[in-house]
Amino acid sequence: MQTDEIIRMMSAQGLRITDQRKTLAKLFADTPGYQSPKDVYDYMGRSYAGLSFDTVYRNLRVLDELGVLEQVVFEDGVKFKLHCRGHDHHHHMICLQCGKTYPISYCPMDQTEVPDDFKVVKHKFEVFGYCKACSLEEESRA
Amino acid sequence: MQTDEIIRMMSAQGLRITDQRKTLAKLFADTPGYQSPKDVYDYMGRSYAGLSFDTVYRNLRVLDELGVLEQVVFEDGVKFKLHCRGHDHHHHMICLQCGKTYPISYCPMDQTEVPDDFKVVKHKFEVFGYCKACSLEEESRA
DNA sequence: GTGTATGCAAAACATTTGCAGGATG
DNA sequence: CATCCTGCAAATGTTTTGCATACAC
Repeated sequence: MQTDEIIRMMSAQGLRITDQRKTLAKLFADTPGYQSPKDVYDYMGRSYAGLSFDTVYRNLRVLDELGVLEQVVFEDGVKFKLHCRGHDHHHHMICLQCGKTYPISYCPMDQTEVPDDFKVVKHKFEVFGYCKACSLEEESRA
Repeated sequence: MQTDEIIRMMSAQGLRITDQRKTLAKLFADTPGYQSPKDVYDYMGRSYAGLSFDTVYRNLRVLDELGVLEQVVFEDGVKFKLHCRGHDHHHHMICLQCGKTYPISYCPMDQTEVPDDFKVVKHKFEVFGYCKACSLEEESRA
């Protein structure tokens, strides 16, 4: 997704387009993987000397609520990426090194036998590992 | 699993059996679902007036490292339960209300097509919802 | 007795909130 | 020019650490 497309979405939702939000849009347009609040803060901090952490948190939360971003909880904390829109329901393979994600179209819920008396609300299926680039890097380090 | 069986495991690993750890063992022997550190603190606090939070955290961490407990990260924080031992690889249905878990023997990795260049390390498959008891309760509240 | 576990206090983080000034539409 | 957004500071919540005392072995 393009930076200005994201900005248009924010604008359409009634948000004001500040320089900070433009930078935020560019970050998520340019990076395919999950970003921690700290990653975002570091990236934005390069453009804004006086950036504060609460601005980062506030915007991440707002954009998550508006459905522009999606939030996922990992072992090492909360992370964000662009919300996958316009696609069918799917899951992800996630690189433990670079955070990049790859779609898995297969959904295990079809095959899962759920007892009648259990009311399913949601499910989570995630595969973790190392993508090609990061595997090679690790090999060369070893 | 029985309380004294857990205590025996702790003892076998070289841990000293304090009253706090006995209580901890009883808690996890008696409760089938996931417990947050706060749940554990509240439960143990009933027996020990001067209980401190760091004792809870320390013991949960130690028992997780020894493989007695297992730690899972949920949206609303870290939780613990007895490690499923002696069983084959499996996944869980988890009740969002009471935290009780039910095993799912089916593993989606068999059906998942993973590209050759992605090195899989681990995976997570969890189904969330409401168990029979909690569903009924919710209905009667509505 | 020796060494580990505990409780206390304080530190280290992560995240949220109140408020005044500044920028956006 | 009204309102939303930001930055600062401080509050809040969670988890960790250092240290002296107490307890298990």
